[in-house]
Amino acid sequence: METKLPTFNSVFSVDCVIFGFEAGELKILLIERNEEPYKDWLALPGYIVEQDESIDNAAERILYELTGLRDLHMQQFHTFGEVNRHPQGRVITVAYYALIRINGQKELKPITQYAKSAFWHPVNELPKLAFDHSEIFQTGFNKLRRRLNYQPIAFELLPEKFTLTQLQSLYEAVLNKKLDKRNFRKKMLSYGFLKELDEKQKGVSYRAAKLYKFDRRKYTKIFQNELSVEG
Amino acid sequence: METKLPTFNSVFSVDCVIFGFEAGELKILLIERNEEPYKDWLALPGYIVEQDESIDNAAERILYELTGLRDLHMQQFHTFGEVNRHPQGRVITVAYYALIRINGQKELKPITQYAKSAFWHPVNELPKLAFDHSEIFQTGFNKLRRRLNYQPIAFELLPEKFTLTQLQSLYEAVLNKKLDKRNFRKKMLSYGFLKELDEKQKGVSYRAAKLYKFDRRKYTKIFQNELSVEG
DNA sequence: ATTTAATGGTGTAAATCTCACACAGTATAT
DNA sequence: ATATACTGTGTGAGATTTACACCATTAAAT
Repeated sequence: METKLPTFNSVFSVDCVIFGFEAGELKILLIERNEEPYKDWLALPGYIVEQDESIDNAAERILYELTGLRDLHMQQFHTFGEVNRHPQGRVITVAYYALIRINGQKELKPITQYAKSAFWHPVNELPKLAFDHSEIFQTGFNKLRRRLNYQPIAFELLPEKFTLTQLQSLYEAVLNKKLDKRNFRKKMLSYGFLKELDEKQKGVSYRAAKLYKFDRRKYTKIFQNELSVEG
Repeated sequence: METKLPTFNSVFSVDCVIFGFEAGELKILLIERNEEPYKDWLALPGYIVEQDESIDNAAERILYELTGLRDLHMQQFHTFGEVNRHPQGRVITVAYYALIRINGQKELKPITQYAKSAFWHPVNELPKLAFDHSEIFQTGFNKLRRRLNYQPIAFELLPEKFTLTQLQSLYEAVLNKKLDKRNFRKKMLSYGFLKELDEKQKGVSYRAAKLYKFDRRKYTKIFQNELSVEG
């Protein structure tokens, strides 16, 4: 007894809010659109989901095609479904976010023609974005901020080896407030998932700081209980 | 330069995970389906979003049509987008949840023919549900549990006037563990958003407990900072 | 060689929060 | 009156959070 689903002129898309951290500043990944509507506008990397791919897979594919980045662990955070959010018809969009280290080596380079370019932009002083992308970004940023309070997601944004001061300024950038140096260090070190290295910072004209690494194995061991409730 | 969106045979739906609390048990709202596929199965109240309504509105409408309940504050919590989650085609579904008091007066009564009946079912010992609804339920339940730790959402589930013991057993049901009575009371009262009433419980064959009310005004005042970060 | 500029790195005390734990009081039913 | 069943209350130990200031180290400038 196979009935038919209704056919609407409706599509799903995904949009990606990708955070990076560079030169003491929190940034997100934007593209310059090369397609109507909103041609030449800045936008979050996003596109339409194919009929035969899951939205999770679509998110990975689309990010790759528009920016050249792949293999990030993106997570869905909200779905935007207002009727008129897209001028050409009914499009609901599932928004994903991820945090990555900005790696000067990896070039940002759109694979498709839909984007003219992809680049990092500081989260402060964002220009107006295409569609409702400003709202999507803001929702994602709030999510990130709240999440930082119970998960050490900051490590995804830093280079493999980092100083405690870098870690702290990342926290300060995300939370948008000053933290106390001594308390911050004490707390971070007390978690036990930071590995102190025998190396020091290079190329600074002041006392060089010790470098640390994030020890994912220890982290997982410590937090597996809390994470098992993850939905 | 109006290009056209692609037309897929794809639709969006919403599914609702509605929690209630009754007789010391946490329950969710289920329907008995009256339509293929999964005719006669139990399922979460859910249906297809119309082309000219936002998903938030769709959630309210659909819940009403399938169960007779309206005016709850539902919140989206996850979107499920696997390719084969629906046997008749590509359907992605946005899952919503809400907490309400089960009110014996309000009858559960489907308005449409799509549901044979709607009823409350304890969250423990849930039968297998239609589609991927068991997974959707589980994700929603995890969300509820985590949320309870930082927001007093429990009050939505209780009658207007309640005893501290009722409040505690609700927490215990959601978190699935015993709590200490003295610590629980101390903590709840310390928040300052419980209003002690001059009334007592009636109709019990033991010492009657004091009744309390949740004071939403005070709550909002106390927590406005934290909530303003809400995404 | 000395100074300057910039950041690195460290401890302590008070206040608050968390957690474990047990028993007398009171309303009702018989 | 007495049995039953739940209400309502306090304390101390330990852990966590917060506020707070100065000397150490390095490279560059003089």
